[in-house]
Amino acid sequence: MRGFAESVMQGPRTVAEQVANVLREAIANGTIKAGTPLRQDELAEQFGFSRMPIRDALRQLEAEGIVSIHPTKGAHVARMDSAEISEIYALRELLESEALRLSVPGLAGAKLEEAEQVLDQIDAERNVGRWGALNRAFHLALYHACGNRRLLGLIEAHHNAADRYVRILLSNLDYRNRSQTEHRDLLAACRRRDGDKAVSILMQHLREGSETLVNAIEGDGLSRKS
Amino acid sequence: MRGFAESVMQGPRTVAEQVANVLREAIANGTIKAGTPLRQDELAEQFGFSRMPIRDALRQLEAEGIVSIHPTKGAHVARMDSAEISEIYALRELLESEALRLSVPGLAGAKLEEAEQVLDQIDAERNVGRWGALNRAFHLALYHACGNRRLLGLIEAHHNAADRYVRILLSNLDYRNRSQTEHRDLLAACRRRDGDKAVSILMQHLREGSETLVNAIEGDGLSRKS
DNA sequence: GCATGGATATAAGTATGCCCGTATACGCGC
DNA sequence: GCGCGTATACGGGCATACTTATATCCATGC
Repeated sequence: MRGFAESVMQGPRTVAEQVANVLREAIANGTIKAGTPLRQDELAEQFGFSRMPIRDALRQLEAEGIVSIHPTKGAHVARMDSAEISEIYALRELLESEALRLSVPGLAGAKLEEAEQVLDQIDAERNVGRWGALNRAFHLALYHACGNRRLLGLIEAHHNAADRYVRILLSNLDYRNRSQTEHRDLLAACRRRDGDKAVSILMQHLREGSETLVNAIEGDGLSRKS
Repeated sequence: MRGFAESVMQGPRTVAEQVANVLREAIANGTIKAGTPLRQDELAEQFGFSRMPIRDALRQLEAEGIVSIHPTKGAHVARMDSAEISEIYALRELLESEALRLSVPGLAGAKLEEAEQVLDQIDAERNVGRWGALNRAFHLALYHACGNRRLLGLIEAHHNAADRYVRILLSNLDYRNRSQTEHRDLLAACRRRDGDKAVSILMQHLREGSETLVNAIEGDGLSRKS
């Protein structure tokens, strides 16, 4: 009999999904750097599977915008220059402010509690790798009641695409403190059902993130195009 | 030596892409109806290829939201109920109004000419199957100067996802005439660089489309969930 | 000495076959 | 007669093997 966790949590049911999850995390936490070619048979040997599920996984990651695939040339981790980061953040502003605006009036108390607990977890969490996921969880909890599942999907996709860059932000203690302050302000505005205020805090929050990130990336050698 | 068309036009370079294109069109024009299971070996035999490129094509279409894949259960053409149509149109309003707002100030005269020519083509076109593509081309031409390629990509993706439903609209002569009137109003506003007016016309245009479509679908038996 | 053409190597695309999971139907037991 | 268990069939996931395309390097000719 299958374990309780697998049967309920709808865990990865195919090798391709498992591979995709491992690769996504490895790319997000920087183990595999931007621009790295992802050879099918190389990965196949490392994972201990054939190339087929690896191909499927790469296609899935391509759909998420994390890797690029050129026919007959193979896949490589998608490089992002600062212009693309700006694009992603511009879209996040657009999508998330709309989601928040729609969500605030119908936001259940339970979700607000959940969001607050996530913020406490962020403060307590010492493992850098978890911050990205917790950050995403906080934001999505607030948007949960927006009533448009497709919108939520888009938002999640953009979080995934930018994840490894967001982690650059969150590894900076100074930014992290500012971010948490804004998060708590945002949560408070949601509690007061003050949608307009919440949206303006969110916009400010995202704009700061975007600027900090663009500066960080243009300072490094990360801004080379693929 | 390879033909000129293939080498320059960047046409489909793999079988999987060709299959994906054919399937996308077949689904869009109703040849393959919503909910139809897409069996790998069945398609493989019909296309005369093996199941592998068909698998790749199905994954690609899944990423576009046109088909759904459940592990071990296979793929089927994604069903959309009226709620999902509403979601897509809500997103189109959000994404396209932003794109238009950004694009209008920088819209080159050439693009405006191009858009007008597309409108003339729509009036002249007698082949129903081409209307969807022309409709998309018109809209994208106006958004072209928005400066955010990722935004344009999202808009195109949503056009693709809703394509077969938009065609229901466009096959209605009455709606098509109204739509063309609005298109020309929209184009005129863009020519005057009146971004606010253009956006409000666009919102009205999309809202009408959404309402017409939801009514059409709820009238039919198409609204069953998958 | 440089450029161009061809050969070779590398890696992705494609084909085929097998295995395993899921669903459905039939039978047996209660 | 109804329900549960088992068996069989259908179909998708994965592996292995082969083909094709592209890039690089070397040789040859200008």
